[in-house]
Amino acid sequence: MDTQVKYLNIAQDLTDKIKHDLYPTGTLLPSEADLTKLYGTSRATIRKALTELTNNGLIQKIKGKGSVVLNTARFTFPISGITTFSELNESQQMHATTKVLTLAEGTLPQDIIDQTQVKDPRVTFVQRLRTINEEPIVVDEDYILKSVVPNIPEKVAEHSLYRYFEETLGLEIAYATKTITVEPVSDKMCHYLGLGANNNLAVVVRSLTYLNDTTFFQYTVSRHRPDRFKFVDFARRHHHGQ
Amino acid sequence: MDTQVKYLNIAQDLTDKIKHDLYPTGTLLPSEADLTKLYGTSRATIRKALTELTNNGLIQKIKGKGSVVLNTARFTFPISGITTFSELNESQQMHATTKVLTLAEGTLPQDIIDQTQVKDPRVTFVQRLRTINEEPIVVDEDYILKSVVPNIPEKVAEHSLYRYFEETLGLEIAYATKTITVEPVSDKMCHYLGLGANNNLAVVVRSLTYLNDTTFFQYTVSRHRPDRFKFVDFARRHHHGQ
DNA sequence: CAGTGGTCTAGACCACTGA
DNA sequence: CAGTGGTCTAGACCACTGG
Repeated sequence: MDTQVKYLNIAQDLTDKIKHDLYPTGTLLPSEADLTKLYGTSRATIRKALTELTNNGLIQKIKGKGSVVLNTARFTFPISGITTFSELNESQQMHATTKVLTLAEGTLPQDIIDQTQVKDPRVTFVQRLRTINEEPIVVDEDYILKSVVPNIPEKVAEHSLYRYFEETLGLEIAYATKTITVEPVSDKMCHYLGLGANNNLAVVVRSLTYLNDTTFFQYTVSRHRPDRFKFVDFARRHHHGQ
Repeated sequence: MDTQVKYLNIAQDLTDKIKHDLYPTGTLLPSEADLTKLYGTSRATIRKALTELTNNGLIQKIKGKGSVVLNTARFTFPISGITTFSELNESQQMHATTKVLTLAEGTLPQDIIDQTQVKDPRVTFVQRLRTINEEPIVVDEDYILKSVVPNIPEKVAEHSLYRYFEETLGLEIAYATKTITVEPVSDKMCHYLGLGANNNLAVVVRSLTYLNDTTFFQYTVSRHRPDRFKFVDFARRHHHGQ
């Protein structure tokens, strides 16, 4: 039934209770000692659950006091991490569409081959235009290694690549490196994104995505309409001195 | 001398060894059992150290195998988190300058007062132009609550605000929420950033920064030259189902 | 002072990888 | 199969907050 992992269940339960205002913003969660009694676990397990909430920006722990519930209402949003357009679309309620512009075979761009040292550069290339409320928002270009995903049905490209990777193929996506820059784009891209002639700048997000076993498998270039782009981040400061 | 905290010392030691190629990219770290012997600690402590490296994108753990050292050479860069211009300047080697454009008293913008529910909106306002190699890169506008930092010397504004906050005042900066957008900016701002007439777009990073005790204390608006802006992120995917 | 979170230990059992 | 990381327990001592 549940995730079989206590600390994740506890984290989920606490998260739900915060979202439903059972633990309101600004109040303290029950102490770790109380939580161990409430959930019938050891303190280490409770602490692992609380670490999850901390990483997700839901609480701030204060030594000697307790765990303060943060104002999370403002971030109904992704909070960094790896989240995809389809997932975003479902968590928010948007009239979103995906139009497949290109679905073809190809090879990885040379600079990415160099960077990743990949042996077999054959990829499936997917180019998709995303719209929200009839308005063009972003053009995604995905290069997916054929050595990992031999084949991508058109139907999948129209919906969620990640759902296909994770649920159908059982791939375990672990991490990604992203860069965000602002760059001029081609006339064709301007046309897709509905950009005027005097403004050919788009926000370009490039991602290299890796599986649990550290194999690289996907390179993505997303070009966003600058006036519709918003990136929300929650960051913690690290104080390991010097 | 050191941080008094074993797991951070171990994390730092392992990080250094990775950076110096004692544990080369693609190889496995010693097993957790071996590391407990090496460092003379319990496994829990070793695991906490390894969690640090994982969060920093230095290793990927694989169940049944070990901890793979990731190719970190590509990110000599901030890797998200809260890092400031001065810190960046020192970690990289750049010819950077800071010019204070404005240093004055004022109040927090109304929308931020609403968002943060702050009681006393009096702030010190600092506007600074940052250049690298004589080239204007970003204009930072900081609103710092007087209830937390009563006074900011001009000398401080010319260098590092954060160093003053943390080292001189002993403030503990805990976390921040950031948004990144692209927006048209004023003529004056274009002039500061050296933007041409046909391009008035800048990358705008807005941050709300909080202390350990969850008090909000700083609002920052940074406007970057779009052609010099680069944001690098390392993100892990969370799979807590649904 | 009692209560809190931060760190650490020494065990245990499990699921997974690879030979 | 032996070795790995993932989870969990039941203790312990500490530094910090607040009354």
